[in-house]
Amino acid sequence: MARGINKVILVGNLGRDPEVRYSANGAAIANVSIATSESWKDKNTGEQVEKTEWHRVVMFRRLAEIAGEYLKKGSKVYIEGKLQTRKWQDKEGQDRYTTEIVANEMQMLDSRGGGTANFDNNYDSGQSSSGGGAGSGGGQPEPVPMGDFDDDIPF
Amino acid sequence: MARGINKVILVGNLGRDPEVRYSANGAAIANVSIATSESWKDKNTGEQVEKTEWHRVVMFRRLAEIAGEYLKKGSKVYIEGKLQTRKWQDKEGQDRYTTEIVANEMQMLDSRGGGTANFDNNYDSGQSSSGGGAGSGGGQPEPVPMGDFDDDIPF
Amino acid sequence: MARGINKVILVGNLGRDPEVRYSANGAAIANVSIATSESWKDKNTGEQVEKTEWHRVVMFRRLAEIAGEYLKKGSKVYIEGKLQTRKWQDKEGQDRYTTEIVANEMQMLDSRGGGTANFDNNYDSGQSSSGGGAGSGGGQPEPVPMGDFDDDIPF
Amino acid sequence: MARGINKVILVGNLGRDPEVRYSANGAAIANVSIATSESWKDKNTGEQVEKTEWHRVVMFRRLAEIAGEYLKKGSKVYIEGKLQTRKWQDKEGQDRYTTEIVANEMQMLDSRGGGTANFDNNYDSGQSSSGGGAGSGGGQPEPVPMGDFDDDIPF
DNA sequence: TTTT
DNA sequence: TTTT
Repeated sequence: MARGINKVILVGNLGRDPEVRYSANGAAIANVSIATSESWKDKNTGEQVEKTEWHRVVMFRRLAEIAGEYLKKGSKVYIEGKLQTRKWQDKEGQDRYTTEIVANEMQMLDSRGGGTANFDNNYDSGQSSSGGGAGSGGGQPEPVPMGDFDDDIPF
Repeated sequence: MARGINKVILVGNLGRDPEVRYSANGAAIANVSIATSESWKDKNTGEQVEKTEWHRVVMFRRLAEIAGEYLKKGSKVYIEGKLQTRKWQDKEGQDRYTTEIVANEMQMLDSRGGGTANFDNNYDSGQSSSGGGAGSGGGQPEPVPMGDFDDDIPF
Repeated sequence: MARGINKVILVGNLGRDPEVRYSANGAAIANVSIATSESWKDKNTGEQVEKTEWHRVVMFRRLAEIAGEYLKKGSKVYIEGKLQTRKWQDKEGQDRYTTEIVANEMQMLDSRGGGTANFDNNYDSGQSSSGGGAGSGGGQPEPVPMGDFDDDIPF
Repeated sequence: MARGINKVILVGNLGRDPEVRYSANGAAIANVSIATSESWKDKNTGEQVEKTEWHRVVMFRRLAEIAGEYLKKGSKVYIEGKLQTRKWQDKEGQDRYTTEIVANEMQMLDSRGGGTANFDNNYDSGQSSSGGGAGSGGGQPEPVPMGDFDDDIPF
């Protein structure tokens, strides 16, 4: 159940290779850094300006494994997920907050990448994978050729 | 698995009560008509113009049951789903196409409504749920534990 | 121009009244705190758990004025915007980061609210609007004529 | 102004080259056919099944010109727009309805494509471009290299 | 057929 | 701090 909608959609490129680690129960967790950017001409100087936004994306379980296996620095991806702000303590013991996108869908957009991976990814400290959620099978995101699909366009 | 993203997000009002029927295997199917509208001042006449767009939304299984039970003419809802164009034959035997939004998430936005219903809904003509997809049919929308991250963010 | 997609969609309730202030050039800036929440039954204890996520939303210019005028604590809103992480220094001079949603569309979802406000909102520290982007600041959201397509769709 | 949200997000491939034509007032109109697909293993036969959905996308003005110039059969694109159902008469004089996505944002996702084109696109039968809307600016979507952006990731 |  |  949910009250409210909390949805993020990103299309961007990885700034570095995914970092994959494993939780106590063996579930993969991947951290991915994604860049989106905008550019415009500055009104005063007339110069072209570019601003890059970096997004901290976290994936769990099978989605994290797929990220670790198929994504790398420079990869272009579609990400769908939700915002989550975590509280943590820095070395001085002060409260700090970090906002991340918890991904529940990922799609590789590079030429020969392919396929969507769609799972329920949540912090899941201990009690196994999940249930009613979604998920399924996982499996390789087998690059489906889209070759000559122009045959049966119904319009 | 999916290649590509096919996503629709609607916030609008029901033009009439949902129509719920049942498939051979007992799964509920709801048809819902949702209006979204835009208005603007006509550049020439200076008059305020309004254009309403009607969306044909279809829901399956538990989501359809919830729609049938809680939604009615005038209800405001958030809908997330995918586009699907069905081919059918009219009485003259001619091919016709109808585009619908197959909902996979619905949220009632009226004051005393409440909560999201989130399922996988697919045409499901007999052979039960399907596969590669996600989901699972109906049942309570039991979400997934997310560990103990703090709730109280001070801003 | 943009490379990549950076999009956030929220439906939630304001945790408190909007805070509106004005920049040096007189443009309104509104800060809004929006809650979205999820609840589920804990697998171990069997208890119903709820987790609320708080989103820091910032609006500019006309959109900020509308927020200040029409929104209040408890208001339900639809927000569309983009993620932006700002760097700042705390009193110890340490770098801190805060992630916000910069709204470009807002829609009040309460019974007697109404209508969308749709603008381009960007940090705009002095040198006015910007360029490559779209929009332009404030003013009436005068939409665009769409020809005379029929309104009454019979389904 | 709008009451309601009517939003479509697509990532898919063009099934054929864009078809560009011009309205009486010289504004470009592009029709684009976009495929998204899903595949899953049939529960009964155990075979892998694939279902392709075709989306009829229409673009106007500068966005249409960019589509005509840069997109071709097979191109992968991100599209954002709204649903619109048009009524028309077939040769027998019968009412027919066609649902299209009217794009207001497009982004080429192929390796060396690049950049977003973001405009207001609406049917615009006669009275010229529009106003308060957004966009314009136009200009080439100049492929911005994203080379080695790993330097300044702040996390 | 909704909603403002 | 909201909402159910």
